[in-house]
Order: sequence, then C-alpha cells, then structure tokens
Amino acid sequence: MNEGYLPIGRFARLCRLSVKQLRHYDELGLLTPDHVDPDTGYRYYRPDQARAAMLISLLRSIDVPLPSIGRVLSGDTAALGDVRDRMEADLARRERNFAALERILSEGLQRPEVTVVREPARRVAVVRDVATLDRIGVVTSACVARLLAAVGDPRGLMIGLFPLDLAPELTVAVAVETSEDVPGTSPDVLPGGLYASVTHVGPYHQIPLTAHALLAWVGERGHTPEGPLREVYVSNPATTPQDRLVTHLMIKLEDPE
Amino acid sequence: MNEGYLPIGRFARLCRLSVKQLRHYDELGLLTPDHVDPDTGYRYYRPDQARAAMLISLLRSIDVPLPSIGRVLSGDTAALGDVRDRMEADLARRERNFAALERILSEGLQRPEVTVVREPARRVAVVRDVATLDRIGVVTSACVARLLAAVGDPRGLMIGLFPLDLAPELTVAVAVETSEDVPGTSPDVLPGGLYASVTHVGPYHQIPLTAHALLAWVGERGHTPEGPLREVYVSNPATTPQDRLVTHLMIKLEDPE
DNA sequence: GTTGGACCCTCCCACTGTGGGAGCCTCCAT
DNA sequence: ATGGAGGCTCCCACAGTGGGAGGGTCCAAC
Repeated sequence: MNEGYLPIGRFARLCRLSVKQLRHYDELGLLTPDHVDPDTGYRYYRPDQARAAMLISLLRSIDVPLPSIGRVLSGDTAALGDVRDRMEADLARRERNFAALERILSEGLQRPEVTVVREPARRVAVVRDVATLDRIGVVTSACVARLLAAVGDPRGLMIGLFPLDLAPELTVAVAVETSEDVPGTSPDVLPGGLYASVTHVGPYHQIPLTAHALLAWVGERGHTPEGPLREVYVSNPATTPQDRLVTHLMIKLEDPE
Repeated sequence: MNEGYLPIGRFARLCRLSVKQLRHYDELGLLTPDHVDPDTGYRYYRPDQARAAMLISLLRSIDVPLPSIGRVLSGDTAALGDVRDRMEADLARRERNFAALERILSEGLQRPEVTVVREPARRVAVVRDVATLDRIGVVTSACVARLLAAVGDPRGLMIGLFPLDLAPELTVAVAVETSEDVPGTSPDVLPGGLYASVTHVGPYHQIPLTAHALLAWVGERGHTPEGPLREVYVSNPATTPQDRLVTHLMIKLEDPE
C-alpha cells in the first residue's frame, strides 16, 4: 500500500527544495506531509503535494516572506497584494539608497562648508503633522501644501523643522514667516541666536547626507545642538530640477555663556 | 580633567545612534570609545569621535553593511565601490522579483496547458559553461553567442539545457541541431522520447514562473523528471519585445515500462 | 539473518543588525 | 546617605537557511 508516498529526500528533489526547507515549512504549518509515522517521525508526502511545494518554492524565489506564502496557501488573495506594496516601497527606498551611495562615491565624503550665522527671531505660521521615519518626505510635502493653501502669498521661504531624536514617531513642522496670525495654522516664534548652517544642493531625500555632515561638525566641536533641525527651502521644487535644489540646513547652537 | 569626555548615553544622543548600537560598534571594533574605565567598564567618548559615529550612522542609513563600513573607516577606498556593485545587482534582482510578482497578480497563478509530446532524438552541437544561480542569464546569453559564432547558420532553434538540481554551481548548455560536427562545439545527442511541454510567453527571466508550473504538473502526476530542463527559444530576442518572447519548456518523462 | 550505507530524526549553532529585558553596579545631585 | 538615572554584561528574539552532532531507520545485498 502507500505506494505513492515519497520520503522527504525524494520529495525534496522532486520539488527542488532542500530537506531543511521542507522540515521548516512543516514546522510552520505551510506544507504538512500527508503522513507522519508516529513511531519514527518519518515524513511522507503525496506526489500531488508537489504543486503546493512548487508554489512555495516559486514565491520564495521572488522573496515573498513565508508568512505571506502561508496566507496565500490558505486562500487569502489579498496577501500577495500586500507583499507587492511592501516590495514596491522597499524597492523605492533601495533605489534612493543606491543613488545616495553613487553620490558619495562620485563626490567623495562630504565636508561641506559649515558657517556660523546669527539669526533673528522670526514670527511664523506653522503647520505640523506626525510622521514615521520612512514617510517624512510625503508628510512634509503635505504640510507644505497645507501651509501654502492657508497663507496664500508667503513673505519668506518655507522652513521645515525636524526633531533631532529619531523616535519611531516624529513631529515634523513647516513654517513660514508672517506678520499676523493665519487661520488654519499655529502661530509660533522661531528663536534667534547663533546657528550652524550648511547648504545642501540636490534632491530632498539626500538631505541626510549633508545634515549628517552638519551634525558631525557640531558634535566634533563639542557643541550641543539645541532644538530641531531647520531646513530652509531656497529653490522652488516645481521649477528646479532635483539635482539643483538648494536647501539651507541650520541647527541652533547653545548660547555662549 | 577629562572634561570633554561623554558617557555613552550623551554621545548616543549627540550622534543619533542608540546606546545598543554604540556598544555593538565597539564590540566590532568599528568605533572604540577613547577611554574605557578599567574598573567599571564605562565607555567614554571624545566629542571629535562624533564624525566617525555620524559616518557610520550615515552609511548604515543607506544600508551599507557594518563590515564594509569597517573597511571604509580603515581607509579602504574600494570598499564602497564593492558595496555599490552588490547593491546594484541586488536592486536588479529585486526589480525582476517585483515584475514577476506583478505578473502573478495580474494573471493569477499559472496553470498553463501542459502537453505530452514525443520528441525525436536530435544530433546537436553544444556549448557549455558553469554559472551560479544569479548569473544564469548572462552566462546563457554568452553561450548562445559563442554557439552562433561557431555554427554560423543554424538549421534549427536554439535550445537551452539546465540541470534540475539547483546546486550553487550549475552547468548550463546551449545546443542547436546540426548534421555534422562543428569546431568550437561539442557534439551530442539529445535523447528522444516523451516530454512534458509548456509554452512560456514573456521575458526570459520570468521563465521560472512557467517552469515551476511545468514541474508541478510533472510532480503532481508522480512522474520523475529525467535529465535537464530544455528551453526552446522560438522567438528572436533581437527583434521581439520582451513581453512577447515565446519559449517552449520541456522536461523528459521517464519511459513508460 | 545480518550488515552497511543511505536516509531520516531532533536539537543546537551560525549568519545580520537591532531591540528588549533581567540583574546588577555606578554616578551624581540632593 | 540616598534615590534615580544611567551604565554594565549576558541572554533572547526576529527571518530563513545551512551546517553539524548524535542517534535511529530503511532496504538491498550478502
């Protein structure tokens, strides 16, 4: 009897999976052998389990995580769509990383000119939102749009404010100088004083490259940076190619005593 | 004395790294605190170590592996180039995976029509090479080119032969029917008999999608596939858009007894 | 029937980089 | 002196796979 049963090694060769993998999938409940000998623990597979095994193998070959494969096997049709979305986001992040690395390789490691400037206090209208680390770009853009819609014709440049401690949730703010309160925004005053400042030229998502250099400059000199990182968007992103976007990065230094 | 020294927590905040990370980098020798109290084990950093810490933080933020960062810190200027190359290859692989997933999502899981055909034995000229799993595409193309150069005007279609067991090193072969020996190639005979066959339409790198379906069909029926997977390149890749490339995938079934 | 070799079992460790937590010690300001 | 913040080491977890130890099982050849 049981003639069609395959022990794990034969089944593994048939499906082009390793024995280790099959045991692991069994343990996870992804693909349970049709029969397990209660005495010896030997796993026996039916040949028609090959299709499921091959599906696992196929999805693994394109990096679908095992838990998602499990959901697919249980008929969750939305699982692959979720994987797709995650992969797309991951791919975009990796492309940005790759571009950043290319920039580092072509320009060398940044030692941009850091200057110390004295800033006046500025009365501003502010729009805030909470973002996660990987959604800063989107959320900031949204804040800029909201602020522009509220203020209409800004007197000064857009200023982004980003907390220095990289908590999983961080509050980003976008401010613009204003002489009176603007509905739909919060009034605030950006403190004046001494700031370390550096100019970033390039896409917004590469700001960290220059910001790190600024923070390194500050830390190296034993200053303790105070308050959020300030980004002053000098270029108009609608009319400037990404490679030429100019942004001033500023960080407040503690007052000399 | 030692006034500039920072304990690990303060230094971590300054560099926007976690204490855990700093201890880990110390352990790996990436960033050793300037002074470690021999009694208490307390780590103390100098402010000017912030630059190195920030460099680590910057490179980590673009997914440079820690060992590569270590090489960068020791002045190995080629390290980043190596990382770049690996990242590029990884990115390309992920893009292919993503495209394959998109295809699965748009077309549903493959259940292509598998047919059983009787093939005659064919006398062929063969060119072989050894490839790793991720270089199959390149190596196969190279074999095709070498074979074309040797044969000149082939009588039949190009045929790729790929072993079924996915060892880390696998020998790929490209064959074409011929009536006499061709210098620069090995003569061989492709065995005739019963083959399970399926037609793949789409880019070559998505062949695994269809091949898995073929192997699933074979395994499901309890057949034991014999010999290599045969790919018959029906379309001319130079003149056909990738989405329309037609390839026959065939696998020899054991002789019925 | 026995023997040997291929095959199978479970359990542990490794990789990467980070976080969480336990249990304990140290620093510093009140 | 005391309490709380902050430091220390050591262990575990994550995802998925491979390697290996130590031991049991299957089957064909003798």
